[in-house]
Amino acid sequence: MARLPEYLRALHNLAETGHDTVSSEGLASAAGVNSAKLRKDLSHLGSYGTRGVGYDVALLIEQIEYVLGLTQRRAVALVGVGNLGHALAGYAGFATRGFRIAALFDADPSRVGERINGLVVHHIDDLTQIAAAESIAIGVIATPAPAAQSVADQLVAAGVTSILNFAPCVLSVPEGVDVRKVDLAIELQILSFHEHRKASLTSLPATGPAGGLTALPGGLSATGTEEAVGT
Amino acid sequence: MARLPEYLRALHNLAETGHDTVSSEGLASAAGVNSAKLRKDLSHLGSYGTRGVGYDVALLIEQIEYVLGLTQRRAVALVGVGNLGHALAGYAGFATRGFRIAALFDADPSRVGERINGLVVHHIDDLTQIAAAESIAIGVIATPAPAAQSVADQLVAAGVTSILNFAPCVLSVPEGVDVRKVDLAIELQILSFHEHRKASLTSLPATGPAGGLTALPGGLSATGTEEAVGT
DNA sequence: CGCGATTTGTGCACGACTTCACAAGCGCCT
DNA sequence: AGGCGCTTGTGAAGTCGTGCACAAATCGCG
Ligand SMILES: NC(=O)c1ccc[n+]([C@@H]2O[C@H](COP(=O)([O-])OP(=O)(O)OC[C@H]3O[C@@H](n4cnc5c(N)ncnc54)[C@H](O)[C@@H]3O)[C@@H](O)[C@H]2O)c1
Ligand SMILES: NC(=O)c1ccc[n+]([C@@H]2O[C@H](COP(=O)([O-])OP(=O)(O)OC[C@H]3O[C@@H](n4cnc5c(N)ncnc54)[C@H](O)[C@@H]3O)[C@@H](O)[C@H]2O)c1
Repeated sequence: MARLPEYLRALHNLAETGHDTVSSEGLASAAGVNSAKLRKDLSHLGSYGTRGVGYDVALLIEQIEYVLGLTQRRAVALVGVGNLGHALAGYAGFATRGFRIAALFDADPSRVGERINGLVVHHIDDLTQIAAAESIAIGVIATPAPAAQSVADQLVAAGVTSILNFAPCVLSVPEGVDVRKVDLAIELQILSFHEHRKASLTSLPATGPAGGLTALPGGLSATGTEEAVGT
Repeated sequence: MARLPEYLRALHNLAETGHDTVSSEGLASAAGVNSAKLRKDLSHLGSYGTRGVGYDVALLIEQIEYVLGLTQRRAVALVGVGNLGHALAGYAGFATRGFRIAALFDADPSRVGERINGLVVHHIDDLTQIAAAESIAIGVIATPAPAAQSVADQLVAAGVTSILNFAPCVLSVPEGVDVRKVDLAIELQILSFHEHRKASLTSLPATGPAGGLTALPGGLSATGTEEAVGT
C-alpha cells in the first residue's frame, strides 16, 4: 500500500519519543488515517500485533522497512541540478529515510564539475557508466519538461527501473518501469478547486462564463487529505 | 476531480501546438489516462464536446479553469524560505498556471528582509496583517517538520483555508481547511517498494527477517502512475 | 485461577471508481 | 438529401477500497 511509508514515519516518531508499543488507534491518529484501515493494512503484511496490547514499534518498523525494500540503502540518481535540483541534492531527509543520492547529472557543461553537498555534478552522457558502477535503480528527474522524456529514456537505457518525475509532463516508459510524478502546480490547482467550491457554497452562486455550472452538477470526489480537529 | 489539472496542462500543450480540437482519445493519451474515464470526467462538468468531432480546446480550457477557480489569479503565501523555499520562490511554473506568490515568510531574523525573485521575506509575525491585505487564501509550508504545526495554526488564524505542506508530518487543522501534503521521501519509498517487489519476482524469494513474507501474502495495490509504451 | 478490560484481526455491506460497450448525434462526402 | 463513419455521452457491470461492528485473543488484577 501507498500508506505504509506514512505509517513508517509515524512509527519512527513514536520510537524516538520512547514508545515501545502502539495501539492501532494511536498509530492511526499519528498517521492521519482510520484505525480500521490501518489494522487492515497491517494485517495484509501478516502483521505481528498482540491483542489487548498493540503493536511492537521496533518490530513493526522492521517489518515495514523490509516490505518497502529499505533494508538496503538504495542509490538514487538526480538529473537536472537547477533550482529544484539544488534543493533536492541538499535535502537531508533522503538520507535519513533509506536513500543515498549516489550521483548528480546535468546537461549544462558549465554545471558539470560543480560540487554540491559533497557530490560532483556529472555530465548526463556518463549516466550509463556511473549508474552501473553505483547500481542505481531509481532516478529523479528535475529538468525542464521538454527534456524530461529524453532524460527518462536515458535513465531507462541505463537500467533505471523507477523514476520520480518533477517535470510537468507525462512520460512514456517501457513496461516494467515505474513512474511517479510530483507536480506542485497541480497540487495548488486542486486546492484552488476546493477554494472555489467553498466560495460557491457560501456566497450566492454567480453565473459561470458559459452557462450555469457553478457548484458542480454532480458531486465530485477530489482525492484529498483533509481536516482532523486539533488537540 | 483531481485529474482536471492534468487535463488542463495537456490542453495548454495542445493549444500551443496549434490544435483547435481534440478527440477524447487524443486528450486521454496526452494526459495519460483512459479515454472512457476522461469522457466521463468531462461529462461531469456538463461539457461541451461535439460528437463526430471532439472537444474545442479553447472552450474546454476555459471550462476547466472556471471549475478549478483559476479565473482569478490566486495569491499564495510561502512560509519557510530555506533550501526548498528558495527553489519554490524562484519557480516560474506557479505564475504560468494561475498562481501568484504574494508573500514570503520566515522566522529566522537573519532571513527577514532578504529579497528573492523580487519579493521581500517578511517575518512570520506579520503574516496575519499581510495575508489580509493581499487576500491570501492558500499557504505553502516549507519549514522543518517540528515547526509545521505551529505555522499551520498561524496560517489558519490568518484566514488561510488551503495549505500545501512539504514538511513530513501530519497537520491538525479545523474543519473547512484543506491540507495537501507532498512528501518526497514517501514517493521514493513507494518506488523502493516496487523495486523490492520486482526483485522478489525475478530472483528466488530470499527469506525475510521475521519469517516468510517476501512477495507480500495478499496482493497490494499501490496507487501509482505507471507504464505506457513509447512512440 | 478466573474474569473483565482492552485491542487485534476480519467478515460484511456499502459506496466509489473504473472500464466496457453501445446508442445517439454530428459532420462530411457523394 | 441521404448515408456513412467518427466521436461523444452514458448505462451497466465489475472491481476495488472503506469503514463498521464484532468475535477471538491476550494481559493484568484480584
Ligand atoms: N523550482 C521549483 O521549485 C520547481 C517546483 C516544481 C516543479 N519544478 C519543475 O522541476 C523542473 C526543474 O525546475 P528548475 O526550477 O530546477 O529548473 P532549472 O531551469 O533551474 O533547472 C533545470 C536544470 O536541468 C538541466 N537540464 C536541462 N536539460 C537537461 C538534459 N537534457 N539533461 C540533463 N539536465 C538537463 C539544466 O541544465 C538545468 O540545470 C522543471 O520541470 C520544473 O517545472 C520546479
Ligand atoms: N530541501 C528539499 O529538497 C526538501 C525536499 C522534500 C521535503 N523537504 C521538507 O521541506 C521542509 C523545508 O526543507 P528545507 O530543506 O528548505 O529546510 P531548511 O532548514 O533549509 O529551511 C527551513 C526554513 O524554515 C524556516 N523556519 C523554521 N521555523 C520556522 C517557523 N516557525 N516559521 C517560519 N519559518 C520557519 C527556517 O528559518 C528556514 O529558513 C522540511 O520539512 C523538509 O523536510 C525539503
